[in-house]
Amino acid sequence: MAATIKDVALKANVSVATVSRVLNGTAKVSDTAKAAVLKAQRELGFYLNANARTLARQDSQTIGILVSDISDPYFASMIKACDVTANALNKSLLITQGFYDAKREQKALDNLLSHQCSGIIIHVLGISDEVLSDYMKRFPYIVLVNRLLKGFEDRCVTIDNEQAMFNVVNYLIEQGHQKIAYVQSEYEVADNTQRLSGYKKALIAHNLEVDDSLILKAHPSLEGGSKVAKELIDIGLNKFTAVACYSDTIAAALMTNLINSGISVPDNVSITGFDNLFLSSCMIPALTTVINPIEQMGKRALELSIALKNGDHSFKLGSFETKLVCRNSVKKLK
Amino acid sequence: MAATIKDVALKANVSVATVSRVLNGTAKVSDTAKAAVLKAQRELGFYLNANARTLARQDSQTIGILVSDISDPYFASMIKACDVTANALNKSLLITQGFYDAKREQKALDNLLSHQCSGIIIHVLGISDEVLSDYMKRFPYIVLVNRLLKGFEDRCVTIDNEQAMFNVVNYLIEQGHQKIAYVQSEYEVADNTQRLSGYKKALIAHNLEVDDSLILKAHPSLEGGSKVAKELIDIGLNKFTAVACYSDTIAAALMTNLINSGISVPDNVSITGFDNLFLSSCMIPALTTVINPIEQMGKRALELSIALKNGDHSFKLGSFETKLVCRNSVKKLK
DNA sequence: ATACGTCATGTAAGCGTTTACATAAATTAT
DNA sequence: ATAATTTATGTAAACGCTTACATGACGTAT
Repeated sequence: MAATIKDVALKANVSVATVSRVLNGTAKVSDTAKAAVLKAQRELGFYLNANARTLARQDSQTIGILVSDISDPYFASMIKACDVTANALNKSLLITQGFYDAKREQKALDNLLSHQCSGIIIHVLGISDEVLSDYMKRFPYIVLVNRLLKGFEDRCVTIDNEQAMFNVVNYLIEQGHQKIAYVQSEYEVADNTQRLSGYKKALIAHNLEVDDSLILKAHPSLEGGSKVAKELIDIGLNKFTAVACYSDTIAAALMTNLINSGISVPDNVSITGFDNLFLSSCMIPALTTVINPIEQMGKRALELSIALKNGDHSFKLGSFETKLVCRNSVKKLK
Repeated sequence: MAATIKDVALKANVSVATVSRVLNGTAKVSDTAKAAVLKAQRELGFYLNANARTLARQDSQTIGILVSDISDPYFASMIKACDVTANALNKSLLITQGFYDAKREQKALDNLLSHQCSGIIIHVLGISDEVLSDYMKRFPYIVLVNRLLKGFEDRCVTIDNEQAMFNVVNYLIEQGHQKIAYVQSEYEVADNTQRLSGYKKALIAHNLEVDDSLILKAHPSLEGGSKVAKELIDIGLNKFTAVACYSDTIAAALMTNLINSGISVPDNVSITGFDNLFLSSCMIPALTTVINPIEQMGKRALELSIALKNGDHSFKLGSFETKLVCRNSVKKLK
């Protein structure tokens, strides 16, 4: 249907090799030939077939990305950073979503794998450690984002979730809070577990009791945050003075729901988030949260994956630092 | 490097055709042969090469998408809907970003075009009508989102922007507002122009004067909204009682900045947005805005593009309805 | 027993590129 | 003038798959 390189060659009166050389700039071609080729290309509206090229070159110039949900600003930021980085390397992104479901994640990953990507970056929650380890072993260029998998630490792009949440809760305690609730994500994966652990360690470090009835679960979305607001109200405001949340998304929805129920933030309840999404600075009061260097993580993950795919094992990820941002959603108690 | 279908055939003691048939389920194969193939596949960790398959089948099973910026929730929602729809059709998404820049948009589009996509959906602002028309003509399956291009109306997935904004401003007037400022997007494209026009028409319909000094421009982002907040304060709060905004993103940032400057919303100033992003319902006060059926638009755009690519010209888009959602960011004046 | 259809399987051409190698022309050195 | 080198171009194999067509082994109807 569409024109091929042969059509262009025919029209320009040269061989297909010459056309390829002109269009790729891979070798010197006489000015007359070059002009003829470009003219023919223009007239035919011709584009080199990327699939045929990939087959011949054994290199797709494509980076595969798998995230849970593009519409989550956290992933969107990561993808944006990846795209910018990929673009600079003349590569494009093949993006798929797993929606927190093991089956869909696996299907999406298999799809990516069949595309001969120059790199693959995944964020998966549903797939078990065992299955995931198998993939990581078989495809040594897959890079994992925000999940620490035993045996593959140097292909995991993560932050120190435990320390980050420790800092948050430590800060709350310094502000005079003693009864601090915690809302974790309902997915049982590393970052979630680690943040919870940081929360507990901070309490323990200050000789405060860990009260399991103050530890709740929510889906990491605005809907999840709304639901958990009701649960917290049911628990009773006298049981806690602050709520540390797994994410900004949860925190924002929680805060909105509390305020709309007539509960003042931070006067009645202090709230903290995690990620430093734009959303968090738009809220009133602005959310106290943790800067999560997701753009940088996306960029480095991409670079690492490409290096690994090329057999370069010298590339080191480095570490990614978080930082507590104190804004107005936390009240200092006497 | 990676195993090929030949390796599998060899290992399973069958021909490549049989392997292909088993892996694609395209023809009956004896149980013994099937079992042998699947065993060999597993042992080799084999995936069919998607590029080779595309070349042979002349069908990439891939939908190309070009948006301005993935991290804009508006686009993220659209892409999510596209992914869900594509997934149901066993297709995947090739996503690129144009970042509001004509050059980058064109490069991204050219890239998409070279991938033999089964469909292409684009949202571009930088590319001129002339250049865009040329693309639309040459590739009759490209579908345009949120931009009305003369001569290609039935391949444009849009809403009635003018009417929608008319309704917003009409509502503001009904609530007693007479001096209404407007913040438009800084990009001069159809939806922006149309919304502005709706704003003006609503004023005129009520015999109110259109005051150009109350019409401002902002980048359609949270940063843009923050900037314009300062400009509005400079203009002076006595000059207007309400601000209608091109988008929720702008409106949210504007509202936050005003409130943080000690200006109460809606007591001092009423604000309206557009799109009904999640963000808008998280704000306090919740934003009065317009439901923009972006998910549905993404879905239909994808279906249309695939139909066109298949030469099916009977597919009709239908229309996309907006709806005003009245929340708490608008005050009723006496 | 013969002829016919059915079924599982294999053979090989084709998809649109890239690129190693071959070749012919032009240039330079001797 | 001849040989050696450089340069532009062409030829054809290869990339990994799909699939039309061919083939041979069966089962069934006659």
